Amino acid sequence: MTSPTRSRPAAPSEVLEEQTVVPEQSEVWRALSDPSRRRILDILREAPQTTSALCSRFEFSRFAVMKHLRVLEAAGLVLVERQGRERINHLNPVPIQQIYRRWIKPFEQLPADRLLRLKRTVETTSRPPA
Amino acid sequence: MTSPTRSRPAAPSEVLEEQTVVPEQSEVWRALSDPSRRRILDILREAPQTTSALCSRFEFSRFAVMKHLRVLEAAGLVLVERQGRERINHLNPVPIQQIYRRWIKPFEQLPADRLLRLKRTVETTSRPPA
DNA sequence: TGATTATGTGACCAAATGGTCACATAATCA
DNA sequence: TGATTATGTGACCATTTGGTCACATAATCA
Repeated sequence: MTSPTRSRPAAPSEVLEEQTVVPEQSEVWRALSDPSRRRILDILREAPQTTSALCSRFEFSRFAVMKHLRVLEAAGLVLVERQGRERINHLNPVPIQQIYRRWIKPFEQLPADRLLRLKRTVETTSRPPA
Repeated sequence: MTSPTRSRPAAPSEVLEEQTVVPEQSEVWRALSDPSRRRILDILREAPQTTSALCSRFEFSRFAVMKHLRVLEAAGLVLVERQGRERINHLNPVPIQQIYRRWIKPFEQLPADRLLRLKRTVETTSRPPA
């Protein structure tokens, strides 16, 4: 085994911060990184769906959808309710909110002046040396 | 595939507001899906860094860092300022804010009662059938 | 009961991804 | 000028990933 990078044991020194965070936020990121999975979440946002109902809205196979669902479930983004032989997939927005707290919010608090300076310098520098 | 996305002409257009869709929000998601890249962004949030300064904070090679930077740049998450032979990498929070508007915010507006129902049913169903 | 339908599991494959290296270019300093 | 340092490019490789399929199990319906 030679991929210690994926399961980095901690790296807490850097990643730490205002954490508190989820067991593995990486899973949430990974789940969200795929367009099909984001589409699934969008559909699930309208209303919960059985797996096959979900499949009917995709062009690829049911198995692909199931795989995506498993990833989403592992990330906690989809909660599964069993009803007889049916599997009803619900959207769970909580992990996304955690992402927000850990990531989006801090970035919104970036001092505005730094951003402005940045924008200026970038514009200046990206101008062709004429 | 020859990634035409890379040579985005301007950037100021995106730095603007939440306007008209990002070129490809997929790129932002992909960029954010990797732990190393998120770490880079975290570092950049403290202060802009030259590439080599950035490298010194990672265990893997400079080339890997550069690749990550390129992905981040393509997603608009990192803006590059040239200063002599140095390349100073700045964090650009705008794409993350767009992600927020497109994704997090709508999910926060999910009707609370649906969530509650969901939670109840999940708890009920996941209980062993006694 | 048997047929049908909904979901789950395992093997498999092509493409993308994260990492490596060697080499090239360009700016700075003595 | 030459040496050093910062960054860029291309080839390469192992692993992961998104997709396929065949087959298995379980619940519903006639």
